[in-house]
Amino acid sequence: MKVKELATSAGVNPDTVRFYTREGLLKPSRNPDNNYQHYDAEDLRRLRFARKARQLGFSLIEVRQILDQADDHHSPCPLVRDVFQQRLAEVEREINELQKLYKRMKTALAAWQDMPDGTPDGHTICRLIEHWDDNTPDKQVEE
Amino acid sequence: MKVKELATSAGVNPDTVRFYTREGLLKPSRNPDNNYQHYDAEDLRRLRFARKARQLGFSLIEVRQILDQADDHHSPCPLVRDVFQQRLAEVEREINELQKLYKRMKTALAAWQDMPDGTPDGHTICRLIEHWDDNTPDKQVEE
DNA sequence: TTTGACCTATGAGTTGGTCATAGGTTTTAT
DNA sequence: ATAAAACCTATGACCAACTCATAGGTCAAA
Repeated sequence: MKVKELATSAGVNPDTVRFYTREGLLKPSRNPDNNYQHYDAEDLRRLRFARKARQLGFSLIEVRQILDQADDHHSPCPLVRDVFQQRLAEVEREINELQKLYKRMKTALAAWQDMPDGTPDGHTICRLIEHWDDNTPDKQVEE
Repeated sequence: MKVKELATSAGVNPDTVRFYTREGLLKPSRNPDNNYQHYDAEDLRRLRFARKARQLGFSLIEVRQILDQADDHHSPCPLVRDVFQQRLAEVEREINELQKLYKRMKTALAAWQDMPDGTPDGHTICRLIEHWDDNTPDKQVEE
């Protein structure tokens, strides 16, 4: 298979295939005649694996580690389980962060309902933002 | 004020102050003696404004637009309200995405409970991932 | 006077691709 | 046979919002 064939088989951009190849996730051989990359069924399996792993939250570096372990005939599953736990916790944190942001935004929006649009006067840029209380003090004064 | 003073007053990294200055959000004057940047109370106000806006989800580009409008003696508040609505919707989408990911991950984890850690056999890298059903087909076969 | 803390400008690194460039090859159509 | 379309190559820039590293200049205190 050439780049585009592999890409369409996995539903990705051909540039992604080239990128993954550069990054060492795919290991095609070369056609010496024209210097084209030649991908086989194994590469397709690796690419599909990589895409699924990405959807599950694995980073490219982690995916490469997993693939490398498998190449060394070690079961990557313990690594997969381990990284996965961490990623799950991280996703939980991200959701919490975003929900906090969402609440901050909603609160701000409600407070803005009855606020007029002031004109900048040299002291204030936009009260909507400046008079919004963020609960994240710049600094503790003591201790 | 010099860079570090301004930075500590606003609770940010001095490099962030330099970065915001390069990006045109802050407009310090120069000390001709030593070529140092000189920030005043207005810059502190702008910097605090920028940080609050960032916390509310505004991008740096949007913050700069808002500041520029204020510099032109136009009220930036309508722009603020407008961008804010879009950002709110975007944050909602992001939360939904992450929650979908979270559910996918939880489902996968549950399914993995009773699965053994296989060794790569040339057909399979790690069943944990490969046998996970993601509901996002590569391609529709028809239509 | 020397040390340390500060300042300058610039460029690289982060993440996961995507897009642009400039050129070589292969396939398809005329 | 030839020309255009479609593909391939490698490389580097670009996205966001910083942070950090480098190399060198300035300034305050001991």
